[in-house]
Amino acid sequence: MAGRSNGITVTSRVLAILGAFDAHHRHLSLSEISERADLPIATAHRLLAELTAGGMLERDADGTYEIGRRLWDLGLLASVEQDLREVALPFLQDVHASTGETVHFAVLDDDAALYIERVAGRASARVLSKPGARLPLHATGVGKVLLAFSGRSLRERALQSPQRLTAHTMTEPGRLRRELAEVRRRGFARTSEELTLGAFSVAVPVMTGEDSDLVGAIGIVTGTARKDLDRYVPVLHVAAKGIGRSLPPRASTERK
Amino acid sequence: MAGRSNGITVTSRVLAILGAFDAHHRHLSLSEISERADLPIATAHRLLAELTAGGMLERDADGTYEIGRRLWDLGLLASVEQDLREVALPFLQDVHASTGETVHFAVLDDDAALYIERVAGRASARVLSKPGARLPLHATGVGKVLLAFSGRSLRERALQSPQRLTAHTMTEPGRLRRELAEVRRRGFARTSEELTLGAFSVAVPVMTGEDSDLVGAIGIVTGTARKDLDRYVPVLHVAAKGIGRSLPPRASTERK
DNA sequence: GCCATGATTTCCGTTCAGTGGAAAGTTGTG
DNA sequence: CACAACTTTCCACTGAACGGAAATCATGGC
Repeated sequence: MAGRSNGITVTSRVLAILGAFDAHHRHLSLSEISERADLPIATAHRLLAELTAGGMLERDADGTYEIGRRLWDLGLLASVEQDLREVALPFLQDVHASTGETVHFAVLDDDAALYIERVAGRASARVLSKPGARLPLHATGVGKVLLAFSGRSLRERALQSPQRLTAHTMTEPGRLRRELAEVRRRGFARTSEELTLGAFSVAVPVMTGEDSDLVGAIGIVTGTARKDLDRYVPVLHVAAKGIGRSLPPRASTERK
Repeated sequence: MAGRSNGITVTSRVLAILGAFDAHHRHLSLSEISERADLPIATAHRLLAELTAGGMLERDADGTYEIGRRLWDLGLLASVEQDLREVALPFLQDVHASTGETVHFAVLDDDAALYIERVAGRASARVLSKPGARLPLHATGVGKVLLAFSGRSLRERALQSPQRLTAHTMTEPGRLRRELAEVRRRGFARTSEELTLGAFSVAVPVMTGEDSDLVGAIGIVTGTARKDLDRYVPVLHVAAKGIGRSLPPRASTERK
């Protein structure tokens, strides 16, 4: 915050303004934005006017600003993940149809599991994670899978500071290392209330069809669970294979 | 030179660059962007570097640019529609579960039907419209509903130039006007191959719970159809009611 | 290997768009 | 009606953005 030695480009200011918006701040007033983006009010005001004119932001009835449709359109185009969403969704729905449970699809994003699609349970089901959410790798089913089947360097990094989230979270590096080896061996991961009390999950990796590169992971989360969640593993494996086979030729997950 | 009298702000240039990306141009090289955005190469290059640094764009292995994760995140936050998506999705899934058909949810966007959510059929089902797509109002089920239940001014505007899309598209203003009156009367709309040959649909309006403002429309599209699609209408009505009731207090669709 | 072709990156002097303090306008509250 | 909080407009100064041009990098034809 307070003064980096970075460049003060208009672009960076625009970035700062857009960065003021997040899941908990979707409607912001001029002064809030000016505050959060650390910009003089007059400057923020002008940039906001320009962004609004361009459709990046929209003005609500009460004068607050919100993310505009233009950004939504652009977001839909976003990179690889959009292809994945397209491809994976029907398979996730198949899994949901045959199990009735909430199904998630996540990919690796730096050192978090990025949830890119979800097929939720019935209208009443409580939502644990929604698309776009980033959750820790060591405390989620999909996260453990992503860790287990990706490179050693990431894995070791993630084992450094495993944050405790519930009383059941695995936080000792040794314990986690063994857990991941086990996941690799048996081909799927489990969690029991490691992220949220009352939530259990299983997850399997999604690999490309041809060469077997890790693409992401799909998992089932439920609240009423015990270890017979394992019975879902075959269904998940079928879906994962299906997704892998349907992937465009060489759209592997290239990360710098 | 090339003087428009408009503002040549950095923001507008950024807009131009982002505008160079669309569904058919998701990976662009520097020179393509410079071309499409009508900016000098050096300028485009600098702005691209800034946008990339800010995470708005990402650089692919082959040097081309693509929409970055930052934009995707922002897009997910987008305005009213995001609330609608959240609220509607479970109901759409209920409809899908009980019918097995592809379910769509669309809202009015200027003079097009903007599809904001879809629950597709099985993996093999061919996709007619994906989230973010804009389709004509007069040739889709949801579109007819949106037209029928919204203001006269929009309706008359849409009746001006109804584009012919298939041999079955209704293009005579008089015919359409009668069709819309009929839709209003019976409470749902049908289409038969008016947008795409081999595609049939029914759709119903989604109104807010309290006062009855039009929010959007949900519909079912199928390829193997005849008019017994009507049997789905009750299910759709139930879902529409459910969505209406679940809407946040006063999040009606405010458009300028 | 060597030069032609085309794209990308860097450079840098000029200038004009961006800046932001301050003042004016608006809305709401007691 | 005075006061406070927020938004919008104004405008003189200045340094960031601009873009032509040159350097560098990538291909590929012979």
